[in-house]
Amino acid sequence: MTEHPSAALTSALSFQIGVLGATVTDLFATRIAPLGLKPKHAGLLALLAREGARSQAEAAETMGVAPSLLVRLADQLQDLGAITRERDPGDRRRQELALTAEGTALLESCDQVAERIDATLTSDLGPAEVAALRHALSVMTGFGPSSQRGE
Amino acid sequence: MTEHPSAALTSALSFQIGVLGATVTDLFATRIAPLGLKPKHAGLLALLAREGARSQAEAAETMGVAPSLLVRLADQLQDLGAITRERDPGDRRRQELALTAEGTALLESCDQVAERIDATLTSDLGPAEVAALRHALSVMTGFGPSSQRGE
DNA sequence: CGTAAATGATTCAAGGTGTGAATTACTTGG
DNA sequence: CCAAGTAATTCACACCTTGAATCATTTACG
Repeated sequence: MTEHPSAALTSALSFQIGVLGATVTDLFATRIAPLGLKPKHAGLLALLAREGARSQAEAAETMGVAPSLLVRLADQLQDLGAITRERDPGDRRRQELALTAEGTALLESCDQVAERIDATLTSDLGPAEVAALRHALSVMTGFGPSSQRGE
Repeated sequence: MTEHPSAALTSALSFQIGVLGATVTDLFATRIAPLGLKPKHAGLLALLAREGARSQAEAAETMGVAPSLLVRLADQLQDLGAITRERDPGDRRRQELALTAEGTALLESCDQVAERIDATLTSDLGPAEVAALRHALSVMTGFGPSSQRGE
């Protein structure tokens, strides 16, 4: 019997993850705002760092956003000097995005912000509990469609 | 030494929770759309079910949204017949929101949707792992400001 | 070959969501 | 009884994101 008569929605995992995710992302956004970045910018930087230079279409696909949005994000990152945009010599339709030193530094800063948030987030959890959470997240992140959104 | 040179942001808990939360909330939104509801509507219904009739200002505070937005949400729920809005006799500035039978039914539907999402989300986790996740979430949800957003 | 379909990037207009300021109604404290 | 504070509401505005249209380039194929 897994039926809860009025399980109150609030106790659903998906609801809690949604709420917590929104809160955490808001906090992350305000903390990186001084850098001139928003969460999706950070997501794109992280994507480039993980998988190297990619075409914009591929990046949009993996981030789950419209290609037209990725153009703007790339524009803004380029204005910040965080990425370079070069035509692929082999296929001149493609723009290859690559991190600059500046971009790597910005990503580092975002990383530090995220880790500080992690610290407060898990301050009431033991190491084993954090490990269990990390494991569950890593499993769940690889579900549904191929998703890697910029938060 | 808790320093990870290029810990890649992607591995930060806050980042993963943010990304997963956005994905899950999107999915939830599309599934409850046929009911005429959006995640925040569901959040408000759940709040009323948990804590009973409240003034709009209190509801806005706990949900972390502007009072002006709560007016709209309440308007729309009222149009659906999901809630009633009555002036508090003791303080005629206040509007008391209360669930109707229709609203309770809608909340039930949202709950079922969320639980179905939970099922797919945790399909690759064992019962103990799910319990650990649930525990970690319940601890973390009670952090930072008093937050109970509508996803 | 060389033309048609497909793919990538880009721009633009439009929709939806949320906020802050201004307004009105009501309550409360001096 | 008046002033300040609080609740609800409306409204205009800003922001994010998308889809459609456009242009450049590549690829498939007749």
